Amino acid sequence: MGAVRGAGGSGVGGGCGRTDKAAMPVRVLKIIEGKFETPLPSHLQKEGLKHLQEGFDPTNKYIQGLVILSYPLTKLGDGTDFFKVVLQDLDDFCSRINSINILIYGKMAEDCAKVMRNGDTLVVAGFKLAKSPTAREDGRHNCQLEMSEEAGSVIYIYTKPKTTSASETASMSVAPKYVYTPLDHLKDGTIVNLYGIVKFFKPPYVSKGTDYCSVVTLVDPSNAKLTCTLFNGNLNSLPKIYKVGDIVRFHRIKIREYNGQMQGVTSAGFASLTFDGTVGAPVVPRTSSKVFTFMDEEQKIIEELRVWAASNLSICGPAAKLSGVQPMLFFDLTCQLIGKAKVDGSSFLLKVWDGTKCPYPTWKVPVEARELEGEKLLLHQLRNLTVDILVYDNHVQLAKSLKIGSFLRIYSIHTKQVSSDKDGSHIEFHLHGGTCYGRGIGVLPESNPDVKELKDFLESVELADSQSMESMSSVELDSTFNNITDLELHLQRCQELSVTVLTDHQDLSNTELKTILNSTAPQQFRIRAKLRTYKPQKLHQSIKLHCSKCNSLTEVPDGDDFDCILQGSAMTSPNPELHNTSWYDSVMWTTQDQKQRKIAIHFVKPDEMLKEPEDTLLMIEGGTLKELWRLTKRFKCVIPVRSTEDDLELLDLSAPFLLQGNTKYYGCKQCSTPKPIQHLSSIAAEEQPSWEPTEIAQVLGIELLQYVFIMKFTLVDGTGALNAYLFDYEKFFQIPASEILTNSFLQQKMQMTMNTLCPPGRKLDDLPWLECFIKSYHVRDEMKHRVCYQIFDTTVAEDVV
DNA sequence: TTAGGATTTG
Repeated sequence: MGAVRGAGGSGVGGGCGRTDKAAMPVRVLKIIEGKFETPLPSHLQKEGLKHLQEGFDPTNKYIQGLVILSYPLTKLGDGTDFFKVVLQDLDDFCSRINSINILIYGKMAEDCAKVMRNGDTLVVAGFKLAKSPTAREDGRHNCQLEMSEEAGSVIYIYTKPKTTSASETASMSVAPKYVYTPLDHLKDGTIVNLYGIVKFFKPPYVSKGTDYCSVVTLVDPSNAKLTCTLFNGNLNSLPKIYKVGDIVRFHRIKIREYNGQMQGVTSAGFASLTFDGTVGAPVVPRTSSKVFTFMDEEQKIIEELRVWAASNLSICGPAAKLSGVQPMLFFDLTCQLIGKAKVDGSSFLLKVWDGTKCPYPTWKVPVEARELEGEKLLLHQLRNLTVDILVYDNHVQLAKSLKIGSFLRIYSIHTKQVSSDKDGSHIEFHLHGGTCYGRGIGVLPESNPDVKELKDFLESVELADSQSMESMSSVELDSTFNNITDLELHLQRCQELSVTVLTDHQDLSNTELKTILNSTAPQQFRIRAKLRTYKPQKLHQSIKLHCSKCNSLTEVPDGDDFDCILQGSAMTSPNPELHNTSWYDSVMWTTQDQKQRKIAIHFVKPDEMLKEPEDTLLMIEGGTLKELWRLTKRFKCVIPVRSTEDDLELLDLSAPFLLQGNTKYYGCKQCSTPKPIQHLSSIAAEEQPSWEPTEIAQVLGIELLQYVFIMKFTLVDGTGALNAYLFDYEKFFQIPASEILTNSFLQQKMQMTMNTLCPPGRKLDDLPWLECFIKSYHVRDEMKHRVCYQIFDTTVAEDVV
């Protein structure tokens, strides 16, 4: 990567009071009473022509001079606009060589040709220096300056007011681009703009002086490293970094040498943007600045840095959960604060949860009841899912200020196993004093994707779950731990072999991800890559309903919706005229409670000889969710219906039209045209009806929705990173998507599989390889056109699950 | 000014 990515500075744009939105690299300014209308950015330093020679580093340097000659705008052989001007260095008038050729390409050439006049003063930055092939003939400098918008060059044109019309000034007077310095080009004593990927950080903490302090170590594709020490009295003005791998853009950071290394420190006017570093995540800057430049080019830089980071840096995978804690280690926890209490002068208690259960007995810190803040009922209900974290010394002040209910990331919590006579042994959670290894507490905003995911999960955790966890037997607990050991064995095996195998195309050779990213779609490729991360992390969220007719995907409705529909239909009493027909027998009764609810059950007759109940299909009117579930345990199929004047009919298609075993079958609202229930009689008339859901759906005019796993895999292979979708009914995981929501064994199996494919907390080097077959395809909507990738003909290796 | 990465020992 070159020394200059963009050019310009902020001082000029700010001085004009214009927004940054329409930034252009060519800018016309006035000279008023012999002075520049607005000052140049302070980090730019003037350089005389005599210092220009091959190997000169143009970072943060500008050349100033007078336009003494300009050539007509022409086009090069490839159609690129080209404009050449000659600049004279007025400060160096006596020198023999005091003029230099400037070659301007592309749109910048066109823009300059329009407004530039002989006699204008130019300031140019972000140029490339090259040997001038015409130096001998024209007697000018033996170097030339090459400039283009693509190279990030910037040109300020200072005109005398009379030479440029007001309209031209208005159209060209916009903020210039910024110069971003790669981390291997930093020089002592400069103030620069830069991009970097967070390799390490200390969340803002209270310093011993007057300010908050945050320490951030950055890396970039130049492979250089920069540690920045940032101070600000306002917590909000420090970068909003939430995890290693986030990407930052710093403006006006001062570079100094400290202990033989470059160091970044806050300077006046320091500003930062922070971005999620995940490939494919939305590019949304986090900042406290009200006004900042951010355009397509910046977006592109972020996307490039993400891809570079994904395949070149070892950043840990999914964060730890309480269910995955091990004794004697340090980890970061994303959690919600539900209680806090003063313990003594140097320590403070935080009670937090993340919806999962710590597999070990945990320490409860004794505190005086009157010191405990938080909702008492909630603290009681969640007592088995909450852990006590004792924070010490410098963290106490920040901990005290935290709001109950807020979402936190607590960095570098220490788990300590302590034996005691009372309960054998338990785990203690400590946030020790100091800020080593980034130890500290960060408050996450509700908009943070990890918080959104956590909130969804916490909402799905029913309080009853914590009760059943309480009764988990020691045998079950033991098996959990055995699984961890088994997992380790699996992981060793997976270092060499692939954890996935192809079910076809074995003869094809692998293609690097970089090649795939640069290829046109549609195509198919065999790849060998690592699963860096995946979404959703909560695996139950990966299950959707798919209509193969209209290709729509919908969420699986939850039990509450079904309950509502059932309650609604129970308002209509069964119509006795529809009872006992040629193909079903009916029974009806009234509940004894106050509601006096009427329930009717219609048993479909396969033939005169009544079969076993487990082969029977029944239709029910007026039943509750609980009653339906009870019936599914005994009978093969249950169809909830309601009476109309002349037939039974299916309920709203938001409800399942059929229940079989533990599975609810849904119909597509768009593609189904429900037929009268009467049509079921054709199946009933068969000698031995199998009551297959597909067959039932067909005769009832229902387009059956299929359960499917939809996941997004971020794959890396050292050459690039790409997101590939997994769309799987059963083949990849060898688990039917239709059964996973109701089968805890299968859920556990799937979680184990994902833990093997993408072991939590592992570095990139330690992730196993996956062999996959992927295809690229086009996705177009009104605004954008993208290429997407999908995994197919791939399955998890047999010995992995 | 502060901290300047590189785990506490409660």
